[in-house]
Amino acid sequence: MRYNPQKIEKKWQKYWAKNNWRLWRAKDNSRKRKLYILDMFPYPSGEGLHVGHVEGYTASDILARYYRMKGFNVLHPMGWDAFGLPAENYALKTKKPPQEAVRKNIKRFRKQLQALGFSYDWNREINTTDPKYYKWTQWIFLQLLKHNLAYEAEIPVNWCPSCKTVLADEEVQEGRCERCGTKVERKKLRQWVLRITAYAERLLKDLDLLDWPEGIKEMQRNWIGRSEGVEVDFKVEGKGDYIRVFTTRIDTIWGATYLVLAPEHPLSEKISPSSYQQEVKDYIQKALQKSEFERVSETKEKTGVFSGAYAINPATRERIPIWISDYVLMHYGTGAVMGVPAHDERDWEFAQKFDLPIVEVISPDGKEHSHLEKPYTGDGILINSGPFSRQKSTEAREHITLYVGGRKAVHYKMRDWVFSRQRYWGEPIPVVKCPRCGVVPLPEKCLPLKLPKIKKYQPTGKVESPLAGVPEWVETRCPVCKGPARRETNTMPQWAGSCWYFLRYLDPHNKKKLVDPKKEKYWMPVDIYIGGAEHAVLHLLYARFWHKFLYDLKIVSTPEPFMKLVNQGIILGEDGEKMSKSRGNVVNPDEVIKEYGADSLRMYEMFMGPLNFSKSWNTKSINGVKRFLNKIWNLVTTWKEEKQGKRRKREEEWHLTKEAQRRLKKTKKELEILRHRTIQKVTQDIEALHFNTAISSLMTYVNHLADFPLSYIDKKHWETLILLLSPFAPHISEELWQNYLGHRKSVGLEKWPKYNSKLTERKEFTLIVQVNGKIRGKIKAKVGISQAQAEKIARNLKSVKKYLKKKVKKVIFVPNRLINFVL
RNA sequence: GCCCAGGUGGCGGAAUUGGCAGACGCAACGGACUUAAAAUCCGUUGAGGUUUUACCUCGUGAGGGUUCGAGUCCCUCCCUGGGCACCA
Repeated sequence: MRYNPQKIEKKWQKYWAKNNWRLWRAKDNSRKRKLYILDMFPYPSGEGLHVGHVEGYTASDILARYYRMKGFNVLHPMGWDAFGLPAENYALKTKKPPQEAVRKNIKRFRKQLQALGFSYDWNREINTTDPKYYKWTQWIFLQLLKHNLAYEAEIPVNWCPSCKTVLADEEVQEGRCERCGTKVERKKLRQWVLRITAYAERLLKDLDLLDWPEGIKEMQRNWIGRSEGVEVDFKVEGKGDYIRVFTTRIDTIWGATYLVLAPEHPLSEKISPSSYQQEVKDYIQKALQKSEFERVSETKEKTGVFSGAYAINPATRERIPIWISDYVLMHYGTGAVMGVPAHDERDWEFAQKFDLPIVEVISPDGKEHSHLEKPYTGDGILINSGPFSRQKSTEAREHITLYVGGRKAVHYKMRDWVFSRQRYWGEPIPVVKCPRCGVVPLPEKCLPLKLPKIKKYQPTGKVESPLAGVPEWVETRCPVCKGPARRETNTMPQWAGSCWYFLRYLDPHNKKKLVDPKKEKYWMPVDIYIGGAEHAVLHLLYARFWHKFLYDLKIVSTPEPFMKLVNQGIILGEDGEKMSKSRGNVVNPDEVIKEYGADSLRMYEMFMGPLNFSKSWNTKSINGVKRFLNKIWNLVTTWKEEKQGKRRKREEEWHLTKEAQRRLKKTKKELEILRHRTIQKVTQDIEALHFNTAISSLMTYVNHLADFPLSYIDKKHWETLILLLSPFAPHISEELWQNYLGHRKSVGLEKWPKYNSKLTERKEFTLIVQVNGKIRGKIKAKVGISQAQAEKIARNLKSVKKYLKKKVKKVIFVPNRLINFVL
């Protein structure tokens, strides 16, 4: 029979689905060691599964199957992150409820995942849009509210005019909406905000506990943006006001020749003498209208206005002008900076433009320079700095801080998380606004607060969600005073449900608790988390934040949710470009499965290269792995037929000489050694996530097996091969294991093969003979050969002798590797 | 501009600790089988050279360095991908 992947794959998928995937079920009470292997759950879009999903999900499936065979109790679940704009936009277009699209898409995704033979524990499937699930998302929000980590505030926010909703800072990229690419506008709005900054320090510090790609950790560090410096007050001349500035370079304060306030700074409008007020007012007005991105990019050139007021530099005691400029940001530091043009690029630019004095106070060589070409931003020797002149800038900082009356301070770039969205398809925020009692959280027993079915999904554009147009839902009673009140109509952002979903898998049907503490303690943390790098600062930062909050509430027992993170690389189209519909280079996994089979698709994506590389699709290369599976199929099925006598043994056609027989006996032993080495290599490679080289060594093994007449190959070779192959290509493995090698159990229930390290150890090696570092000969030698012995045989080598006429100055001997004669 | 990752045959990639560069696969070429095609199998395949069963020279983005020996370590530079970007 020929290898027919379509037929056998369907057959075994049915077999695995029997009894609700009992084979893959994770046990909550087990004495076995646990392993939680998690995929980033997909957003079930209308386009269906992408080959990029297949890559990460195959990798985690290989690990899950491998570790089960190794005797671990493996939790490997799957679910759906189904709130979000695409479903809502679909509803807008079709005028059908998003629930319907979501149901349809989930069904398709589930079918596709099952067609790939992924060994998920489907009994634990979750869906973030299920009220039974989002009840707990809302519950966590209430806890955040209770602990003063959620608040409403009138703040400048990013507004996407196309999506008609506000966006978090993390969702804005280069001034554009991450989702639709529209330029983000700046609006001052009353919004729900989560106090993620309260966790800034811990989010930063605990990165050290994690086995994550260094790049991702670095991105989070940069996003949090901790910087240590000094806060110091400048007295406003002639008034009682003080302006507090934040600086990381207090050592440059003698060079501070002016101050700058952000336009939003409370003193900006207050300090000007009347003759300056109109100009200042105009400038502030204009600055406030610009989006943050416009402030930076559209006007490359610095702008600003002199306030007319002066402050006293606490170091020099001189009066310096106070300016107002939008290059100073209100939300960072104190919203005011001291301008040190000689030692800061931005201040330099500003001083050049407005002709402000430039005073050099740090010198790399200790000398004063009459003319500066550009600012010097490094450390050096203080000059023109009163009592601190001649000191090293790095050493004087502490004393200068005391001298000017400043104190140490830490600031972060990260801001609080704008959490409300003006859209329908999200978790309703479970609060009520009562004219008498103010903002009143819903009592927990009223959860879930379900989304009502509505007719109009059209965003109002009035900074309101479409929910505002459903009076029967909005109008309610205040839980406290029972008087008439209105529900909050904003919903939560897409990220809310994914902040904690990995906890719900542990106890998906629990009606009383988010998760049973016993189960939580057993399963957490996630041991391996696989997904794309695009979530480096969004999902992964938000989830860490919520997890730390739940840790403080003692709902979870680990400070961090994901111990090891692995990013799969992007799979590019055949043309080396990002896959996109408009380019027409999208590879559809359904079609690949139809033509090559799921096993070939899985194998190919793993064989393409290291998991974390980005790589281009190549349809021709998938033939290679298909051929490999086909070869295994032919070898095992033919071997079986020969054993059953259905086919004439091929070795009868071989007239073996005595010499050939002897050689065969020797090679049989070598084959056994190869078997053990292959087990060793595949085992080590899977654990290191080097799936491409694991497959290579399987290929090498098969190539060697194929060199012999089948009757000379013991069954154990086929068994080992199939066991090693089964995590990668489970369908063909199951078929060969049960139907051709005669086993009753699923191959997934077998034990992973062991290797004998006595056999994998090398007894012989190739001794490299070098003269002056160049290879001049190779000799087979026994492991452990002494230098004297090695030297003796090496010197006798013909190809070496001719180089050794000159005197040998030195001999370098690396045991079991090489010998090098230096002339 | 700053930070991170990477640069190895025609292509994807492999190479313990600094010790045989190019495993494995794709593509290509030659051959077997076949009426033919597909499938399968065998062989060749980094570049150049010589006195061609063999040997020599060059070769891991560029240049320099350390070393008996460098794809691997150090310095300078170039290129590609990703992230951040007036954060004081």
